[in-house]
Amino acid sequence: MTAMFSRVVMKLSKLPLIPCMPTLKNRLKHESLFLCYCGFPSLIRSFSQTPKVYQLNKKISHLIRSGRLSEARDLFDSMNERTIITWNSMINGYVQRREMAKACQLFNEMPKRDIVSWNLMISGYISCHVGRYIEEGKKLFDQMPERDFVSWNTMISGYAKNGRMDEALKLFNKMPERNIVSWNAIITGFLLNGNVALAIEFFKKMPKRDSASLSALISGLIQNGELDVAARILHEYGNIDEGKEDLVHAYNTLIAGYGQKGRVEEARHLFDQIPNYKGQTDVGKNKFKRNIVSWNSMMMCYVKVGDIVSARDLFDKMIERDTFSWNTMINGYVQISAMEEASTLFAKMPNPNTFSWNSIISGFAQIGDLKLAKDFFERMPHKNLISWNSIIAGYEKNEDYKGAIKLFSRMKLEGHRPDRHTLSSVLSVSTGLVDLYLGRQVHQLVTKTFIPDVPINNSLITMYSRCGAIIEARYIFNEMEPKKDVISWNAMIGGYASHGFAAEALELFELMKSKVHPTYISFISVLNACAHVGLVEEGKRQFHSMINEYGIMPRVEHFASLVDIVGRHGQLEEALDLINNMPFEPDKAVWGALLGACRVHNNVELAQVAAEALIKLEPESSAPFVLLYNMYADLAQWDDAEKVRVSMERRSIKKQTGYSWVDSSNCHR
DNA sequence: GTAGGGTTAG
Repeated sequence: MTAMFSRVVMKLSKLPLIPCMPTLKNRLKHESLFLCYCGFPSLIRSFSQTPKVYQLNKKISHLIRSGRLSEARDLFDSMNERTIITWNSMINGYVQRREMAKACQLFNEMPKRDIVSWNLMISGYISCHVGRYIEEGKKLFDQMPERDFVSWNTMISGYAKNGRMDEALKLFNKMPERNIVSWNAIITGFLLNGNVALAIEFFKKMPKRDSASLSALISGLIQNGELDVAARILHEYGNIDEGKEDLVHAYNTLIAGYGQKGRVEEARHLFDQIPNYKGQTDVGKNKFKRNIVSWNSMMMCYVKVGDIVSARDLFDKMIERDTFSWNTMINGYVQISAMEEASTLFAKMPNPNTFSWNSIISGFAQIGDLKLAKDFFERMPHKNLISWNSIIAGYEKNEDYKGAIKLFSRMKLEGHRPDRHTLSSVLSVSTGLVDLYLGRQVHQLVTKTFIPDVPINNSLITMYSRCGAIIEARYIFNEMEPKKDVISWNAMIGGYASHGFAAEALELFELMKSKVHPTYISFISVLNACAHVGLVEEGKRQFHSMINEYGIMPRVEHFASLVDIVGRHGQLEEALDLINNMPFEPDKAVWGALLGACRVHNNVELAQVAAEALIKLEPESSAPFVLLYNMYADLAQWDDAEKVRVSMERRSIKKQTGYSWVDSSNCHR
């Protein structure tokens, strides 16, 4: 009874003051209002306010809604007549901004409070999402003279969202009467805490459900990875034929859920089940119809699987589009790199927001057009952290390390705090520059800013080992226990291999095989390690084990290593055999390995073959000429040496200092 | 659209 009555009051309180009652309908309204006044003195006060106060209250709430809190406070202070709603609105303003001290001050100052005042304060404390504040909320809840559904439900959802389901359930069981919102709060709580089974049990047990119950369950199930369960629930409880309930939320959620998993056909099936009404704006009371979110979600599904044609088809068919629709479409083009279409759409789009600008920037960065990326970056009106991260990552990926560093300093100067994405890029910059000093600084910044996750730790390992600080790399690797992925192992083994610690690389590789499945990259490092210390048989064994035991097809890098291994051991004919029989066109690493081996074993004939192949692949490189020249000089074949020098001069190639094939061929990643 | 609770795409 109380529940029904309070619902009536809620409805009526939305009605404006009625100056006269010419119609029967209005008279009924008035009489019901009168009834309510009798039971709820606070409502009499609310409704007996003068039109002036009503207007000013409205103004305050409007100011708060548009984020102009201080203006609202000025207006509040200037009012000489205030109602409870005036106070409550102002308190609400502070509660929204989580300024609980100010809210609390007003709450204490106000001459009379009603249930809403208390509820506002409770919800403020709850939303702070800090453990001790929830207790402040509970204190108020216990103190308040009377409670309604909102009081109970606020408190329940507060506990549920803080993972304290025991307390939430205690209140749920204690409350005199429960409504749909109480049940929804409990179900959401279970889902937040990963208790799928109880969430479903409560959902089935609740006496009455609404579309929010279904939406909450569906989205929670998807967040718990239970996509198929969610689909079954929707099938069972989402009665399309009724058409009264606003099912489109639940449908949209599931469409997006399928999209995340790339199950685009199932998403489309759902999308097609939602009535479209082909552009009719007024389809009566039927709320179950496609809305802009349905279209956007379906588009996202197509974008996700790279089906840009279908996405565009939907985009073109949409009767109205919002910023989200445009961004999804632009992002779709960005993801398949086709940038012309993306920038055309961007130019056509009515109100590009920061998200749109960021998409365009990272798109141009992706295709290596740093100039355009930077252009857009400088022109955009509001740069956020993602904008900075996109442009810095773009510079890093395109190996403009100095540019990346410059942007990073500027970003800090302009008052943006780097996050893990920023620092990951700057870490890669340190690796690219082989700048241990910078790398250490970034490492410190990482430690200060957040707890490093697996990808960041992997970048740290790579940075330290690439900079030669192998002990520090190993330290990070050990600290990661037990959270390592295959990249961590590859980074560490690669670090050992490239610095000649073959024994350590092989030992770690044996350990790796007992924990995770190696990848082709692991084998590049292992072969590399074998090459370094001349482990010929071990190298061959690993090469065959990769193919036969791990089913990994050898790539040109593996062949380059193998050529290096056998060639250095003096088996130059076998090395040449390998090159002639490998299933790829040999690249510069392969010929470089052979040339290096020829130099070691003074095989000038074969060296000539390798050098010629290299010159064909890289006509502007001086390395093969220099190596060949040195070989002839060593053998005192001065005529041949002179020929090489002349030929090099004819091609106007200058000797690059500090460059040698023997070194570079050992530096595979 | 004068104040408070549960749900929806990035």
